[in-house]
Amino acid sequence: MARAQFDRNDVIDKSIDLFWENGFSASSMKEVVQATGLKPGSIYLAFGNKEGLFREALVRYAQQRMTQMRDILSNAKSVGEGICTILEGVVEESTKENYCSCFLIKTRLELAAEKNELYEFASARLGDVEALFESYLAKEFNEKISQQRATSIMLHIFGVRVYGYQQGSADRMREGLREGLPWLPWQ
Amino acid sequence: MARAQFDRNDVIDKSIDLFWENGFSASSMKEVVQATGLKPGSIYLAFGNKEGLFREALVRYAQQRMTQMRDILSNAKSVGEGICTILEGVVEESTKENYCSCFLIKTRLELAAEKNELYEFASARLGDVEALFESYLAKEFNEKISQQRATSIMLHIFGVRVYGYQQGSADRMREGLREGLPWLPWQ
DNA sequence: TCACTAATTGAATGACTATTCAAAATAATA
DNA sequence: TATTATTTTGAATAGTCATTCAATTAGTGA
Repeated sequence: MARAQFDRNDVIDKSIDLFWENGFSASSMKEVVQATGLKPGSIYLAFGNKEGLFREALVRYAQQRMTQMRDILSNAKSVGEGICTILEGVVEESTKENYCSCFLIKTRLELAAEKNELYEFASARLGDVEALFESYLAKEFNEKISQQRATSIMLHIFGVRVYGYQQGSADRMREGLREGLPWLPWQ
Repeated sequence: MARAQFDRNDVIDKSIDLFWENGFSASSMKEVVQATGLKPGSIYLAFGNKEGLFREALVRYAQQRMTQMRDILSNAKSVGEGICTILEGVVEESTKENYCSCFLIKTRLELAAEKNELYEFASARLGDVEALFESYLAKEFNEKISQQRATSIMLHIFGVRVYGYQQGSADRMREGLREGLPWLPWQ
């Protein structure tokens, strides 16, 4: 019996790039074929349909981001410093050439009208991020404060993900973050 | 010479609803025909093409929102109270049944990859909102503080526009806003 | 080497897309 | 009322969409 000729994760990574940049509706299967090098039949055998491939792209993106944030928080000298590192990373990302905000946020906004599985998944993973912050903050603050500050961080991250499209806004955002999150150990 | 049989603003309002909810790509001209009651030929004569109609929808949405915010700020007892009213309005909106975030933000995120005229327009109008806050804050604070706080407000508004999809999150967001914008005269 | 199973191929499918246009209808002007 | 300019109509257009599938190729186990 023959085995798949392609590297599944490699195909998903290329799909992440395409879907993240253009969204679900504006990405055509023809573009997926071009981006991955696979023929339509192979894609459909491996992933079912466009939604199936998009789902796997979302899953992988979320896993990678979550792992990255967990690593930063667990290796940081303090909870506050870990959060600062993450926030600076989000600002830093926005300065890159082909800045695309966050794949989960874009999916939430694009597919909210359908309220389909993809929207629900993206929303759930964004909820996981807030829960991660809250659990780390709970090491230093009481439950009420931890919850409030986790929400405040999420508002700021979402804010930066939208604000960041503005060119040359990185320093402005850094100041905005210091203004809104003064309890963090900045630099 | 015959005059247009339809109310242009009425058609644009119905187009706002459709485009705001589903975005540019996921809204078909067939849906526009159904939503407005116009025949394809009439739409194309009046607006040129899909992009032309979308542009007019964006323009009208931005005008309405800008007027609303200007009114609130000019009628408020203080700058801070005006800003609080606006922020509470944004939170309140997110509790509505068919919550759709903000048409300008959704357009910025959906069309950033193309960097076309629609994206540029939406981004410029979001910039206008920040400038409006900054000009009002300048009545009470120095230039530096006014700029920082205007940016901080924008980060929070963008945050709420994304966070608000989460059901039952209004009170959580209100607390997050008080946490991140403690210098405002909350209620 | 052979038989079996799974993966690849890529043209074909039918549905949907934005847009057009000649003909008909309409309303303002002369 | 007749003329003229404008708008409406809706079927038609050409292109793109996601998806399928019979034929071909290729890897695996006996």
